[in-house]
Amino acid sequence: MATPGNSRGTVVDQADMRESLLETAVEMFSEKGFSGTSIRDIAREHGVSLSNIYYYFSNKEGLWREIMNRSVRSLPGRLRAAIAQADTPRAQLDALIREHLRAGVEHQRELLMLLTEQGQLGEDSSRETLEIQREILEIYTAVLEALSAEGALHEGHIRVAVFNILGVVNWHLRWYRADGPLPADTLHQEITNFISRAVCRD
Amino acid sequence: MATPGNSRGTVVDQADMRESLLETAVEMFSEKGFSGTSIRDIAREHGVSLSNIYYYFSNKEGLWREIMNRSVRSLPGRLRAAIAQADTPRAQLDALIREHLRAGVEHQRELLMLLTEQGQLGEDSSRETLEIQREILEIYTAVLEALSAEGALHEGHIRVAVFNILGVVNWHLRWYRADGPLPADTLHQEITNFISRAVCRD
DNA sequence: CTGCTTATAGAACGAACGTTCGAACCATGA
DNA sequence: TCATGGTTCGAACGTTCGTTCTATAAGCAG
Repeated sequence: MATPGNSRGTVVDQADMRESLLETAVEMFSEKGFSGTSIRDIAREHGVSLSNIYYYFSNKEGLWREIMNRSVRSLPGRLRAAIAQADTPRAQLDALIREHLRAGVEHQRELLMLLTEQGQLGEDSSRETLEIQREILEIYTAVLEALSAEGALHEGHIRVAVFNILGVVNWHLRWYRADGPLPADTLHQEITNFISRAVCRD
Repeated sequence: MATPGNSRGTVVDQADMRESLLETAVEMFSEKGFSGTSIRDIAREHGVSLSNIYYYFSNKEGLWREIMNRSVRSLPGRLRAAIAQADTPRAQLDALIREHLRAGVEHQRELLMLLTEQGQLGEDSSRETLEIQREILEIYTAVLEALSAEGALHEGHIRVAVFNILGVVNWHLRWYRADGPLPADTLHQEITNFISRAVCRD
């Protein structure tokens, strides 16, 4: 039996190929959507044969799910961890938004995919992405309820405020260009200020 | 030569068929996207034959464009008209947002289609929808610049504020259900308040 | 060199796609 | 009554889709 694991060159190459294929797939999925991107498109863009993609991934939906699992799946946990570091509800909201924005810097296209998906996937994958979005919604709701409990919120439905915040945060994934003139730190500060003024009394 | 125009029944039926086909198409396009919706899907959902759709519309993209042309195309004009009715920049922003939200009540799914489209259409249609979004962006920018000129704005880039506002307004198209428990008027008031607090000094 | 495993490519499959065509229906006017 | 023309449908076209199969090149073990 051959020992492919010992031959480092092969293993690294395989991992690199997987990684770069995922990168190309993310780019195209986030721009054209799931059903707007064909596996042939990804193969052509990556300069590799169509069938070669099936050597690395089970199928088209498996490719999508792998992207989701390695960068979006962990988002709710990241957000909860960020909240846990803060003590006051006011600081929690700030930490929550900042962590969400930071995640957008690392995985802008992947988070866009999460929002792009509109019932184009199979039932399992669709349920999974909806579950993640629901988790995020609950995280924001909990923080805003804590703020509301100490009277720090403006009047109105918490649910509406949560969706408005998510609108601002998610929308920036669509228009912000990391290679543009606006530094991410500046943008994050302005978005945080925008949301704070909108929801918090002071 | 038959005079189909005189026989009112036929004409009304034809118009009705067109209308109801457009309705079905809007519903499916806005939920599954352009390439995620097949003409066969629309035909099946509407209980009509596939080829019959081609009797009323030139092709799939023509169907999409007709929907855009009859309800989204006029949006920039609507927004400009609403602004023209107000005299102060502060009142203009209020009128602008309210008109935008009102348009969302009438054409929620159609406006969603405008945001859903991601390079899945042909070049002409794609350029058209981008042009509409650019117009809307400019309208908001002009109003915010007027506000900024009289020092009524919080510090920060106007461009960022515009995108944040559009994020809130556009996002509500995705989550709001007109048949839910939250009245549209209440929602509109809360969204308007949210944005006002976020951008306006007072 | 000879086998064996891994990685890649090309050909092909059945299904679904957008689109077209021709025949059939059906209401109307003469 | 019959002919006419608007409306509908089923069948079929060629293309593209996701996926599978088979063959081949390359690297290592004996």
